[in-house]
Amino acid sequence: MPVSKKEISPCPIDAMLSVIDGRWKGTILWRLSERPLRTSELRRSIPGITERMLIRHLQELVRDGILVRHQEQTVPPCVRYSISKYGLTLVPVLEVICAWGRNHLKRTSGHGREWSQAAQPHRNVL
Amino acid sequence: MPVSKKEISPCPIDAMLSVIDGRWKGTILWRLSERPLRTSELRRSIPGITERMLIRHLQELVRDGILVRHQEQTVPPCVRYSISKYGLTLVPVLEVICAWGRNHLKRTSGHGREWSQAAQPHRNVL
DNA sequence: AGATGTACTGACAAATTCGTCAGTGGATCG
DNA sequence: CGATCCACTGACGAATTTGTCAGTACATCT
Repeated sequence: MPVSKKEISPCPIDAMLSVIDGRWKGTILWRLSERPLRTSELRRSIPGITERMLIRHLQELVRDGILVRHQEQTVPPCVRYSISKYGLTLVPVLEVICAWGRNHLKRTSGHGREWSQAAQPHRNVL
Repeated sequence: MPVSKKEISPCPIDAMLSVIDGRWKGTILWRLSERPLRTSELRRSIPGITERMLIRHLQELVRDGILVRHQEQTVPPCVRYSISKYGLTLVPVLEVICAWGRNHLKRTSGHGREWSQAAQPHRNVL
């Protein structure tokens, strides 16, 4: 009886969620689905994320085969991340999730609207 | 900069994930997508879940409008949960997630196969 | 009479994730 | 020379989620 989603589980849903699950992973994938970015570019493009979390998530996504890490051996180092071929198969799934989520947000607002209008900080449009 | 996915976020992906996110929510929805079940039936059908977690997740799913709680006023009490009309819109999303996850599991196995064959404990086929 | 089942709550501990802080080594900028 | 940027690591505490344990009220089963 696993405690964490991170443990291997035979359940496909858990398997999928364990890949995107992480406070900033969705946002990271969103950013990279537009174009490859350097670590620091990513960090600056995601308000609120810390370098620590960014790197931890990047490493997990690389480990899972979703991202590819290109490193040019220079000084200072220049590392660029991009979505792998395999990672691309994830994009349509994210779109479905996003579509449902957008609808859910509409449904939920009406009460508790704190941000509904204020331009969304990140990962806003599909 | 929220720490939890549970906080309201303007991001549709986060919004969606906050609904399914929870150690056992996927499994619960899977079970209920077949037919309505009583609390205790659910518990018995999900090996490893504790009553506490089951009830916590059920309450969240009801709060989010995904499940409906039918109570027959008898002694002992008989409570039945079913997927709401709104919750049904979630099913196709779960199917997409599940399809990707199943493929991901295949891709990942070959190494670390502890369970690959052993009939999956829950939420096995779609 | 005692055990068991039902649906649930509350308090609390364990596990896991997330965030903060400091530090690396070399180059470039002022 | 000191500051800054780069990509990244390690240690550690805080927040969040999950699990454990006990207890409720009534009824049926043994």
